[in-house]
Amino acid sequence: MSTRTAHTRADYVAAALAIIDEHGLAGLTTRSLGDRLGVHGTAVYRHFPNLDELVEAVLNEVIGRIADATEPADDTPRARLTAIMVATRRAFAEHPNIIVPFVSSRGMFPRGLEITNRVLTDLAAMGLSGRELAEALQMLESYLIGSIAFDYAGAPDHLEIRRVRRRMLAHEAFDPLTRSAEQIGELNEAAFALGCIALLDMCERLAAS
Amino acid sequence: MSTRTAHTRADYVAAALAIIDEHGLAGLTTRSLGDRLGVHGTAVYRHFPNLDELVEAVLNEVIGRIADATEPADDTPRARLTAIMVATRRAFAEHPNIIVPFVSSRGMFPRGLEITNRVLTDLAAMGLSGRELAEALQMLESYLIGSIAFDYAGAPDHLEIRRVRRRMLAHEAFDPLTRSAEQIGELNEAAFALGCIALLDMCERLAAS
DNA sequence: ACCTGAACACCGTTCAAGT
DNA sequence: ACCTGAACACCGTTCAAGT
Repeated sequence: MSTRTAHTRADYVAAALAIIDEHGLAGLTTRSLGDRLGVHGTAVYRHFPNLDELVEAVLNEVIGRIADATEPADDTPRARLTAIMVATRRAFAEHPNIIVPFVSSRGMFPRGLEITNRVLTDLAAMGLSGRELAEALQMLESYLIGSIAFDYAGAPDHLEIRRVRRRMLAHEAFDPLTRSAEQIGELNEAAFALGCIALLDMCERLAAS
Repeated sequence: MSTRTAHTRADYVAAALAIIDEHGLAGLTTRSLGDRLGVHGTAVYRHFPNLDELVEAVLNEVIGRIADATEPADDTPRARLTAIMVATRRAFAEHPNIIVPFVSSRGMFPRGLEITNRVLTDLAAMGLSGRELAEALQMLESYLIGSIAFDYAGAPDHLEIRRVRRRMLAHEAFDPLTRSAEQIGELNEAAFALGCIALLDMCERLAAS
């Protein structure tokens, strides 16, 4: 009498994320998904209209975790904004294979919009409004997306290192800076922090004017 | 005796770019490419080892045009940097369907490296060196990629407007700002310029320290 | 040197059918 | 309500063969 529980949407999302993490976005197919869940490949269509919507649900899940993890903060708006940006970048460091569809989606799913609204609230608390508020949002979002894409998208670690080095080596100044993966990771981190400071400074300048 | 000239690599690149512009990246297949050139679908393999390399050649071509168009400048390093960033962003506005593979490639092709090296030269002329030079490059590149992706990637115009509006409407401040496509385009442009100023200011600060 | 034609192993998706 | 099985039109790529 043990009722074999049927799969839920959440099961498919979890399986899809695992496959994408392990084998890349191209590794996610209806058949690979079915295999992992012990189910026929076409069973996904009982839960999602197509694979693209599954991927969007995966994005929503990953971004949702950021939203939950950075919830409350008795801090300045600027500190909260920095925390959200750092947390988002970190989340994609763990799931680099999902960055390409994320860039295409531009955060247009429920939990993404939730974070966008939180950023807007913080920017408003910094004294921005109207057109300047919109411009500030755009600046921060562009930089965040670009940093994520630049730092993690498109390649497994060792490949990335090789590629980054190839580029760096073209200019003498880089050779001593990029000898190891750690150095590259550190440099990426520092550059990201610097950009956040520069852009948030600009936000404050806009608020003051 | 009219010798029918065979196709060259450049022919395939031009055809591929036209198809991508008209029908999106997914519209580019070996068969659609063959049809456009009046040739069998498998003929591409005489010129490129696979489709990914064709797409990389397309990226190289598009970026190469930017490199050629922004060549000389009797200007300050900062003005040259701004010009390169604006020109790159504009080039992708004309070829939005190519942004996703560009993000994955991270500029790792000949003409992309050429531009990267030019940026490095200008940053060095601003007084940056060593680790700060590397960080400055990373900041600018991330912001540029992100702005391009945020402003143009993933959707034809009318779709983009609908999506952007849907998001904007979630916050009261945006409704009056984003009534038309022109307003959105203007806002994107202004936000991009602002971010460039913020990041280049930071570069100067780094150079001065 | 460039292209054709047939073939291969794969895709996403549909739909009738099962429980 | 969820899943199976067969089928469809479509992929990228290989390879022997043509000129």
